[in-house]
Amino acid sequence: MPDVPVPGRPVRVVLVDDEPLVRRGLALILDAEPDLEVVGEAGDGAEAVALVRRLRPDVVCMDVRMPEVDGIRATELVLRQPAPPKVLVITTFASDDHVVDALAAGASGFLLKRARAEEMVQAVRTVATGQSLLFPEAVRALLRPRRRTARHDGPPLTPREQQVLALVGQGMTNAEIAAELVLGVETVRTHVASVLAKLGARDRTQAVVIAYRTGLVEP
Amino acid sequence: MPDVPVPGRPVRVVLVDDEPLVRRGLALILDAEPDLEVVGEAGDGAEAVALVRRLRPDVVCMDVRMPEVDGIRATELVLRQPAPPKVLVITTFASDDHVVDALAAGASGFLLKRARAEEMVQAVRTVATGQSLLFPEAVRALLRPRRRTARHDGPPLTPREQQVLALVGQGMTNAEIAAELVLGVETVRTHVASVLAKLGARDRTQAVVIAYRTGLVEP
DNA sequence: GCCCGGATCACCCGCGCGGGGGAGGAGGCG
DNA sequence: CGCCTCCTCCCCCGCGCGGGTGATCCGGGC
Repeated sequence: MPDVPVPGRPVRVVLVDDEPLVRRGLALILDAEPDLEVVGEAGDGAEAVALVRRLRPDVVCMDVRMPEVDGIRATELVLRQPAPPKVLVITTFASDDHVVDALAAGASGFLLKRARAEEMVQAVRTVATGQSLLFPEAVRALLRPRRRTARHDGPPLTPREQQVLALVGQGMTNAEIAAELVLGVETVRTHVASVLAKLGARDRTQAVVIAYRTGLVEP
Repeated sequence: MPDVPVPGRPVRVVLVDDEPLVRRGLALILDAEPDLEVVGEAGDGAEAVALVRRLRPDVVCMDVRMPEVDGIRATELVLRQPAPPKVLVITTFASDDHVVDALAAGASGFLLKRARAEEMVQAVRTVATGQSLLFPEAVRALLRPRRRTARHDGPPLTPREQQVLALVGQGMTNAEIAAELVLGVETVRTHVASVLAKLGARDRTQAVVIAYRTGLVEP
């Protein structure tokens, strides 16, 4: 499996994009390289799966945004086949939050549409060798812990209440919190009661559970 | 910044490895490419930082296992400089759990020592363009949810105690737990007391905190 | 056989906690 | 100026909780 222009056996590529013009453009770029060979094109996820099954390419360049079956789902289906190809996902925005889904589906890498032609050529070669190719934003997204998007939707907590909840989330008693924040115990009790009411918690233990689950406090 | 052999301006590389022979070998591999140029070598993390500061290379190939300052720490220091180079970490085993640490430190990619020469050349070109290069195992490691390796080290919990702790972690009262497990409240109290003692918790709230932090219960 | 750990249930005591209600001061807004 | 939110502090009451101690039963190990 050569990764430099030594056409002992060219890397066979299938392009998947719902825009015929984009497909042809990409095909021209890749076919200009002697070690790359575009063997097929598909304009839809389902079409792509059938094509891959028949042609058995080494790499599939897959657009995420497609009608009917999208790129993520198509990636899953393609990789479910025996001896599956590598999938290089092509996306428009780096901030696209589909990166995690695509990687979980088994994609080998990402390529931004604003990439230059040589970058795309090299990306295909890279994933063909079994390496994974990401852009730095994707790596950062992966490093960032899974944020619960299910934030608390009820009444918002005041700064003081958040502060108290954070300490409750450390397992502190009201007296300890009072000492920590230099407050009267009664004040802390008021804040805690307020937090419980806003979170819909029965006691501080439930408040801690909710706080951890919704990401209101850091572990 | 060409990523194909067009030496308009070669990619300047610094090699960091505590083994002089390995350094020279890698240098020969990279210098054979017209678009790559090894401008310096370091055998130690501290040395590497100084060298990078002086030479301002485009890419640093960094071994993880080094005496004194290891590759991870060295990566942090190197990237703290203004206009830092890309860092390609070289490691022996894919199962190495330093991948997350290295990426968090800002490394652009990984290369296995068992990679072939052409793969290394291409890896350097890839990270030079700003892309991130990983091996699939690393991606899987990133996708895997952060498991607290810091498990509880004290006395182990009995199955029943784990069960009770799980329900305590749902915010249930002793009476509710008793109803759920079809037990007497007193029995639940005994189990809870046992859990508190084993976890070193003062009350059920602290137990919940510890349970969440150590991964004893799932959110 | 005996002993040990797990699971089950029981009683008493002290206290932190949560609910309810009240109250005053600081600061923002129309 | 009133009106509001937020922060602060106070009292009373009931109860769930945790500590301490003890009991019974069962299964397993030496």
